[in-house]
Amino acid sequence: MTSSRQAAGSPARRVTLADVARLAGVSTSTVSIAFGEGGPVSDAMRLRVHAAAAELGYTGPDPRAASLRRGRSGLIGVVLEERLGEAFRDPVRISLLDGIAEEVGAAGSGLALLGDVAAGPLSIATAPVDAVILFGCSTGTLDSIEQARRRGLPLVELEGRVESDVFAVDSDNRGASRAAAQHLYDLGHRRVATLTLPLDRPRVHRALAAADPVPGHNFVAVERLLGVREVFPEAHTIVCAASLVEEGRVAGHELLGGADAPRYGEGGACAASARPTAIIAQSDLLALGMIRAAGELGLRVPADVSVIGFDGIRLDGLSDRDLSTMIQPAQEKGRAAGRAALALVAGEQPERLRYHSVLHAGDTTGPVPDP
Amino acid sequence: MTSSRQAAGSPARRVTLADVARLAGVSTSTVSIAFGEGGPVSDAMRLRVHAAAAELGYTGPDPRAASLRRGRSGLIGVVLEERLGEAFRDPVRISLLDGIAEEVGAAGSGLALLGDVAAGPLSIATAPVDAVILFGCSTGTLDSIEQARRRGLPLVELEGRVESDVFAVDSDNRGASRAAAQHLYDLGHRRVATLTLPLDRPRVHRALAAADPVPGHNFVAVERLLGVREVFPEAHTIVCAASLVEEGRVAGHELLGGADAPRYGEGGACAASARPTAIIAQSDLLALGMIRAAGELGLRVPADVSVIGFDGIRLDGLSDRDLSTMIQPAQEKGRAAGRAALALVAGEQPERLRYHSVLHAGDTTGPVPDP
DNA sequence: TTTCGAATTCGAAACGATTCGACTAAGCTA
DNA sequence: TAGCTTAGTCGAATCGTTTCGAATTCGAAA
Repeated sequence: MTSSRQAAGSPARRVTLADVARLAGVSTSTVSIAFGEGGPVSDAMRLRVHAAAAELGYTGPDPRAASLRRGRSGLIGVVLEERLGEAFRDPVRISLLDGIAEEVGAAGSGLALLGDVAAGPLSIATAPVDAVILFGCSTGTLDSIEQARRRGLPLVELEGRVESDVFAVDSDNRGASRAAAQHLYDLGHRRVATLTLPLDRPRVHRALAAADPVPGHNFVAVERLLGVREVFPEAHTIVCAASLVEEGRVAGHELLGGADAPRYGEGGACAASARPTAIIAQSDLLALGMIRAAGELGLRVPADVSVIGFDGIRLDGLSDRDLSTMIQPAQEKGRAAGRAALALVAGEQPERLRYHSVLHAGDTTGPVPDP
Repeated sequence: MTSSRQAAGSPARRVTLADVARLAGVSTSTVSIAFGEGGPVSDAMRLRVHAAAAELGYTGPDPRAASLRRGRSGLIGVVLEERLGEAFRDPVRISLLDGIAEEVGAAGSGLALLGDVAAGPLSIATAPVDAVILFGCSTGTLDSIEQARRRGLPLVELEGRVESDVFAVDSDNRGASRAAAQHLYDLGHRRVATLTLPLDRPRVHRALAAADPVPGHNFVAVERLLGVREVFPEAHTIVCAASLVEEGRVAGHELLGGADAPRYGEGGACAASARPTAIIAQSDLLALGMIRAAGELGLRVPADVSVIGFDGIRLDGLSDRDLSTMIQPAQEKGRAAGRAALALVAGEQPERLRYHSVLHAGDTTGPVPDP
């Protein structure tokens, strides 16, 4: 019902800045300036130009042409290595992204979602982006780094490998994890198990012997595991296939339900002497699943078993418990990454940033139960 | 530790296709073709060109220049009107986006996250995108539509207003909602309440009298509410402020806890005669919150109260119940929107698509309890 | 009236690729 | 061997802006 221009047949060449200039009787440079922010133009001229533009239905410079000329597209690429539906299931990822978007948006740029290098034809190699932010916590980041390097794209790595020479924003994952473990140690716990984020591709749920060297490209998960082992070298480890409540729940049944627990959900914890008295989960979602499992097995948290998570993300639907966890400033980290990307585009050289997580002792951890 | 070109001081003009052509001793057109997919070039030539490119460190055509010349950027804009952190908290949104990304990615294009028109400087008005997909289920879509129109950008509306003349992919929300209501009616329920998604900005949690006209720009929420009223004109309505478990839980306490329930979480449902025997929630998250609330109040689902949701999204952490709900093909809808956007870019004129949701009768709805 | 600046406006050269018709050289047929 | 087809390759013309130094205008100071 609203106006609809160019309805009928003509191929209708797009209106360009030059057309506007012609109609207004000025040069293209003037029109260009008139459409910019703070160029040297008289108000009268600006008005005239905009009038002409309105008459022709010109809505402003073509972003494609502008980005060629400027050498910038105003887009920051964000590399997701999983499919969207998976990547966005992780609340930490969302917070990071939210922080990035906030900072990048405020600067007048936008976000482009990029796939794995191998994935779609639109990847780091071919996307019109000015810089790239990638999540080092995912496996197989190295190709992406290499690609960005080749193209000369500024690169920011979120949660990257410590030894990386790429500009990075990360956390002291090992230290934070150690702190979580220490918290439990101080409460008297000695028999502790830990749940990790996926360590490697393919992502499978499996146990890891305490003696096993830590495998995996997921640097975050590896560091956190190492942190735990610094306090509890013998900690029994279950590698989860994803950061999901359900994964934590399954692991919970494995750890708390006893070796012979035939099927989950039928209650009946294993003997107290064989059971860990505390669990360190590498994410709040995993911790939540663990708490659910404990409940299903008739165990009280923290009376029978303590559970501590990691992230400190406010989880919708977890209103009843105050989860003990390591709170990390995810959104702030995202913002920092965004700022860094913009700075790199502007030619500055920001310095590597490292954030720290703080222990939040909630009501899901408590003293070790009497034997 | 890896190779690092152009380390030292020179401004180092970027290598262009022309440089490669010069070194290889061929024309730029040939180089361009050699870097394309299936152009007419001999294998020998392609090899020669790529060798020259490698020697110069040329990694392929500059996307910015290519998109100017081609008139396409290979990016599809997705308009999010909330901040990312909020938008991505909704699993349906994520599924839709996932579907879009799948289809768009497969075609070699990418996704650009765009803000509200008013929001950042990078909006529909200035982003280098070939088409725009917007979520009509959010309020204030009209500006975005107008902007896209002005720029002549192809536009796809997901869950748009039915009377819209924009190409749209949507659901029969009213019909599906009616079906959910009918399901409860058939089970004998007559005293029914309903929880809606946010109807309008600002988003506030509030009750809505049955007689009230339905306000709001959120077309999806409005339609679903109208569907319920077709079966239960008297249904008590609570407008939720977001699609969150917590919102559903609060509403649950309001509806089931009795008017005088002083504080939530202290148990004690109101008299059975005053309480609705069934609740229709406009999302699974809300339904889940409602079930939690019922549990906290000592009510059994569905023995004391039936709950049906909407969406049919697999929710992590809801392993114990089989939620009754209207399953909508969210991801498929996303894919359809993606395909439509691509088709529009290609100059085709796809036809409006409407999907249907199917009732899943799980174990959270049952016959009305004896009075 | 002439001169000097400040304030604008103009011209023209990039930016880096794609594309299309024209042109060249083989490969075949008669 | 002349004529015709086909596969490759080349030139040149855009694509629509931005930008930068040069040119112009206008008012005020001398």
